[in-house]
Amino acid sequence: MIRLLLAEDQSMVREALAALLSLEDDLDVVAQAARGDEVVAAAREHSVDVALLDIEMPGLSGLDAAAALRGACPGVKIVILTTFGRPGYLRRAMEAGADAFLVKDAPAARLAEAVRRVLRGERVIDPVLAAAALADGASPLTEREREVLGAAADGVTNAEIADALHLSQGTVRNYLSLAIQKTGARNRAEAVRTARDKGWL
Amino acid sequence: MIRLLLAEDQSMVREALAALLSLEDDLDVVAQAARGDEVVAAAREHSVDVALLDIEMPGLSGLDAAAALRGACPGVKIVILTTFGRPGYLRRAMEAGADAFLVKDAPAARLAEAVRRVLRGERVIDPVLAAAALADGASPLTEREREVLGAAADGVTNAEIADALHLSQGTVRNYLSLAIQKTGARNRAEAVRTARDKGWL
DNA sequence: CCTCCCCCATGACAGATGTCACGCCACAGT
DNA sequence: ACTGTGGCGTGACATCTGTCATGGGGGAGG
Repeated sequence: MIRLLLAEDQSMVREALAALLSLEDDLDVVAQAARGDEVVAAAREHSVDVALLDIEMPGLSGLDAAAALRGACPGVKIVILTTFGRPGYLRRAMEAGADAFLVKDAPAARLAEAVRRVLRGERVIDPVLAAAALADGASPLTEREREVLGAAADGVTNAEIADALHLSQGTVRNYLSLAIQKTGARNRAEAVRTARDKGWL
Repeated sequence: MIRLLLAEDQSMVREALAALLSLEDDLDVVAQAARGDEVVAAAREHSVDVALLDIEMPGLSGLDAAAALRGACPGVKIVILTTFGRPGYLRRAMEAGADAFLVKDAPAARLAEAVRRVLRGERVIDPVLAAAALADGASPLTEREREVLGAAADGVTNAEIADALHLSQGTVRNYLSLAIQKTGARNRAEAVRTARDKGWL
């Protein structure tokens, strides 16, 4: 039996996926987690073979959880499962040591298939997404620009960002200006959106 | 046997929920839809008893699909199933004639339970959400304000909004200013966010 | 009829935002 | 030692945004 850990914050989806996977004879969901920061402990306690991780989770994102798990339990295979097929997510998932990357739009049969394939040592990635990730390339933003742009979400004002990051307002404006140029956007809101899409945030 | 229609755009989630529901002896998922505009036809063709509708779907939102279904097949019970427990969603769901409103955060057992209860003529609503929806009340925005605020999402500039809606820039500014006041926000981005949260958009 | 309210518009003004030029410091590479 | 790059800051400037006052037109309701 293949022992699975399932991490996903929405209980209904998590339990539904567990029901789906349990229909397979060779799969057994032995642990569930509703938060990213529960993943490593759960994986250790139940000695799982494969971890299925959602990205959008409270506590710790699935990507960060993947990196932590890769460090703590190198033998565990990691499958990232996400709503959003953003190229940047894929890239960061690979950097975090994931073995497979699936979007929830894909047919359910892919899930069990992916679990079996990663256990055979294969990597499972949507070729279209892989191409997009390579085309976008790495983030052109410096660490500070990324930080400032991230803090600029949802109508936060320059003064608030400056205060939160202990910078001067002018510096915040400069970083935002650079980020806007590098993303090819016309203002902060657009810059935030495209940076998020490309996974630069 | 209770005949179910399941509408949800993410295949993996949809099929997983179908697997979950099939574990119940008295439930039978006889139809699935990946788009909101497929709902009415599917419900008619398979003569379903209960329709489970996700809100975020391409083609037609689950809320609009609910209204259409209520008109076309008045006997079919409607359960709204959504990721976001926004008070405005709940209010609009009730206006569209929904019998139950569930968030995906709730435990999976609630789903089958809700199906059985709506068939007994009951309404199933989270009391906390219901209170929040009543507290928020109806939208204070006029039709034009709603339109302009909706067009202001994601870094679109005043000039572009004016152009798209065939208004002058000053008028757009005025409407946005009113919308910002009414939402209690401090700028357009925040106004868009809170209006969305309250379901005023 | 008169009064609201909504629609649309203009003009003026303060403040926020985006851009640019320029400076300082630290650190890494050549 | 010199140069490049990134972090941090200032000042100046043009533009965009948000607010307010004010106006005309139309429809709904007292």
